[in-house]
Amino acid sequence: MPPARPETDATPGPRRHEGAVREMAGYNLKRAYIVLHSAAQEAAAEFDLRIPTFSCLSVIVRNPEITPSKLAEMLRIERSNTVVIVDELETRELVSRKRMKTDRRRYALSATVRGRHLHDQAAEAIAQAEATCLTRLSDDEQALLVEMLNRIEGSMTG
Amino acid sequence: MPPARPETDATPGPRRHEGAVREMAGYNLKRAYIVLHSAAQEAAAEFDLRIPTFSCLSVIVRNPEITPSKLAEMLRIERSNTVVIVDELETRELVSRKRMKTDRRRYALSATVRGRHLHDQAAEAIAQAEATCLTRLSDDEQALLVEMLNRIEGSMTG
DNA sequence: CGAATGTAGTTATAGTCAATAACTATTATC
DNA sequence: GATAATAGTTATTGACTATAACTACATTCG
Repeated sequence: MPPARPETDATPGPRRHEGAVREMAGYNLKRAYIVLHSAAQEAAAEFDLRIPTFSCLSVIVRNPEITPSKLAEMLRIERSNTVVIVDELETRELVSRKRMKTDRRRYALSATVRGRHLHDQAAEAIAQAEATCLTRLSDDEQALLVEMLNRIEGSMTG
Repeated sequence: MPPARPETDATPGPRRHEGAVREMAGYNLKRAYIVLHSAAQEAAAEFDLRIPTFSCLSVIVRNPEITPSKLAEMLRIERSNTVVIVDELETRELVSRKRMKTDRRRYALSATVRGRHLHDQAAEAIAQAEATCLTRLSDDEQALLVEMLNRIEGSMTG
């Protein structure tokens, strides 16, 4: 990378240039992420869900009897952070905690009927909110984007 | 979106499926972002910089005499949050704060020679760290990715 | 068996980042 | 000249993540 100098071209007025960050993939990723996240957050809020809460519910719906440890591993969050979220989901009767008989250290998490209904409604709303952010991308481009993002994610973890 | 049901296919063993989140663009964006951000963070840490601090420095280097308000606007952060960052940059003598004579409410922020040097070194290191995360994407793909991310960002703000 | 080790869940705590409101000083408006 | 607007600051809050230490239970192995 060549040294960054104040750009001394004779453009009149205070034309501003973002720094080296603007060319960095991570920075662009973050800004796009904020747009999508805000939209999703707003949609989820109508169901009194925050994004991490919805994500946990979503994984539990598709994986009945999942343990908190496995849930944490799949969402790449710390086990300790699942506790508060599952607490809330249980209090709202969206998810049930059941001691496992084979290993009494573990809990089996399953979504209740109410949990599944709320999940499906929220998932629909969030998907629509995201679609609004992606109107400038064709279907093919959206698919390619997700595929490339997964390649980036996979580049580190395997 | 069709209702999410526990997938009852007869696959043996505890094969797990992530929930609806896995198909959501925002979720994939986040996971890829975390990979890139972690790598960048690690690289920046060698220069005692955190990412927001580096970003501010980067913008100031390219925009001598920029005001904190303009800096906040460009990075889409709150003005109040620039204060602590600029404080640190000033203490480390990477950036100077100068009262403007035309408007004594404003400060003009400029990078010092030391600030520019540190910036260039850090930018180089961060770019290399990012490159490691992007090895699975061709140059064309990387360019396309950034371009698509900018289209997403632009879909809301203009 | 039973002591040592490991694992699952939990609790408490701290750090990072973003956002808000309220304040001071200065400038612009009418 | 009074009022409103702007720039920077301060203090505080909240969301999310990460770490360490704790308990209860299970496994390993002498």
